Amino acid sequence: MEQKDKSWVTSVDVAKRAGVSRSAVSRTFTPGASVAPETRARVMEAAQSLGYQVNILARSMNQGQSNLVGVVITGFTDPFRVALLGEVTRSLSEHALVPLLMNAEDPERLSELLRILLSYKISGVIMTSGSPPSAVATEYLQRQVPVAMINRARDLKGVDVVNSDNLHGGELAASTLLDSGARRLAFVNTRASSFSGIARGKAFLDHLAPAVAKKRCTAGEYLADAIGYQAGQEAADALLASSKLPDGVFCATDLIACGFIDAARSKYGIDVPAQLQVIGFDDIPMAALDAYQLTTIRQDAGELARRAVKSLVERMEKFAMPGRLKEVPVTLVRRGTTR
Amino acid sequence: MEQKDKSWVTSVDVAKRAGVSRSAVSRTFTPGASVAPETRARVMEAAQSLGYQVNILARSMNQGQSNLVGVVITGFTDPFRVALLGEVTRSLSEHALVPLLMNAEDPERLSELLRILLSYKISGVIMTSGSPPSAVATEYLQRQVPVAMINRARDLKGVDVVNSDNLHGGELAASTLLDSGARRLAFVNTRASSFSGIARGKAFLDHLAPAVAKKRCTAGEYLADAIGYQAGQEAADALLASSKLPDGVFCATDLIACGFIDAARSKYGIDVPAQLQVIGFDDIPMAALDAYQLTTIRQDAGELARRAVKSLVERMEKFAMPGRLKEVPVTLVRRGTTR
DNA sequence: ACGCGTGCTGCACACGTGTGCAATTTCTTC
DNA sequence: GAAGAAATTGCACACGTGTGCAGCACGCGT
Repeated sequence: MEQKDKSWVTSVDVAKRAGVSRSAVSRTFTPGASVAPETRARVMEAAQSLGYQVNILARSMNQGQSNLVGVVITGFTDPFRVALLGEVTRSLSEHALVPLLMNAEDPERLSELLRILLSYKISGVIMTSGSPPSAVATEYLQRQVPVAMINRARDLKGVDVVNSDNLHGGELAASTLLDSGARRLAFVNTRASSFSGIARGKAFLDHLAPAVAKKRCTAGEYLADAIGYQAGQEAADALLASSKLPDGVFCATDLIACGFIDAARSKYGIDVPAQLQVIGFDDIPMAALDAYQLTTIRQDAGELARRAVKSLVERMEKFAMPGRLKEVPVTLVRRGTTR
Repeated sequence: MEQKDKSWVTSVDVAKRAGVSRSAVSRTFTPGASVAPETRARVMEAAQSLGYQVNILARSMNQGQSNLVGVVITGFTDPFRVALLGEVTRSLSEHALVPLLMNAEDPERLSELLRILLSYKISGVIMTSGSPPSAVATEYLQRQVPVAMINRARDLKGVDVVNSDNLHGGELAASTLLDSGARRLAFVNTRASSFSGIARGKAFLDHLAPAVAKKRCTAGEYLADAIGYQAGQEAADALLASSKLPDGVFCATDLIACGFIDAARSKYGIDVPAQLQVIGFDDIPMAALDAYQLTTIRQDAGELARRAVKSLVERMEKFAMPGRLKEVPVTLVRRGTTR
């Protein structure tokens, strides 16, 4: 009964037990390497009985690259981003990649955190909406580390961007409200909005422009100082107190829409959707609750994640490629806040 | 102009540039090592100008341990667990530890994932409420990897457990409802509840027992087949259709409470809190919304995370210690669903 | 029987770092 | 000024793995 003081098993131990060289062990665990079936079987058995696991740190160092992927997220309060994080995690694990989580909430510690990622020789980075300026990604590109971004502006050469089809989303919201009879339309967003929110608003207003020109409707915009739910409430206070209040509102996120609806109903006694129709964006779980039954533009978090990971993996094979942009379709989910 | 084909800088490069040995570089970046101030300065300057970063993979392999910490979570749908994940991430980064995220949602891939963690020579594991059976942790303990658990049963020797004070939480709910006049009390939970939920219910009912014995009130319990919000709705259907409906309900989570309230109001036309008082648990952001204004027992996610990480770090210093249990205080947050 | 190709194996090196040990320098103290 | 103590430095090894290269055995065709 030999008892090592080390608490783990190395390939040397396995080799000894199987009566082969250490190379044979390494090759057994390297897909595509040349090993006799019989040898492989003996190694496998020895590994099994000793509980051997390849030391990924050593392997990674040897090849100068780990199968870690940095995932940068800003805060855990936005439900859609959290859902996205979940999907990204799932997609990564399907490619045998492991997510290193980085919270970029604190802007001053940020660049420090991103450098830490570098020192892990990560094989890629995924940055989600609302993460800090793209500029920080240049350091990765310089080091040949692939970068994929989700729901972000396409302002950097050589990174892949996967976005929801904000253009179509904004148009859907506009036409849906128009078709169901709304005539005084408004877009509501937070002033601190991410790229996506801005794109949605622009698409919404652009699509309304012809109708406005023909005096078929009016279109406005309100940008709140607050964010999320509170932004919706603030917007309601600003828009619903006036005499000519809107009858159709498109909110940049579901959270904003919920805040808007709550304020409209409880503070101003407005009937949604009879007097005022509301459309959100994201389709977070909350939107489906009885309390809201929010009509919304649904983003496909799973597809966003899958495509981002796919892009990343492709770029891991071949780093030098022009940056690509993929748009993921959005769908209208009709519920109770439109007629 | 020397141009390496490697895309990164090693300590050799820095040493060459600073005109010192590689050891000096290593020592400069090793806290507590003996280096002359002047040497250190020269090394630092060289490192700075070359953009050198210690290769953590190599360092980790050398010392047989990385500063990665596995964080095991089940799904990203429960808002409180997500908040907890955020706090854990923050706390870890304050100790210069980096979270490796593992989603344990898929039970069959689980043990595979956990073994993967092992091969990264992680220096610890944090398992949050609702993660899979503790048994899987034994493999870590065997390998001398510290394990800390949050909001879980204390069924394993040698692991540190940090829980919210469920006992006091249950008592608070019971006494609050009693004091504000409720007489037909009930506890609502999902059948698939985690350890914490069960503990809360038991504390609630135990605390009511004397009053029940003195016929001051009645106390019941409903376990739903569904989970989360739907569980609340299911419970409402079961409890509110009967003739002697409850007038005070304690729900194991805020999500359940919200489902319960929505169904009670919209489906059964019950006035909360006039006819029926409700108390939740967690204090998720949703509980504070105008639509609910839910009275709830607040868990301190930040404190839970901090103490779990602290335990983990301590055990990294000294593995052999009896498992400790810490209870984090909870507080009653009075809002609009109690009188 | 001989030559050749094929499939497998082991040796030895590389990856980038931390650190014990001995050598060297600097400081302190009498 | 000298001896001893203390601080600093460089050498060399270790960590665990992947892999190029050469060697070896074996089978096949002529």
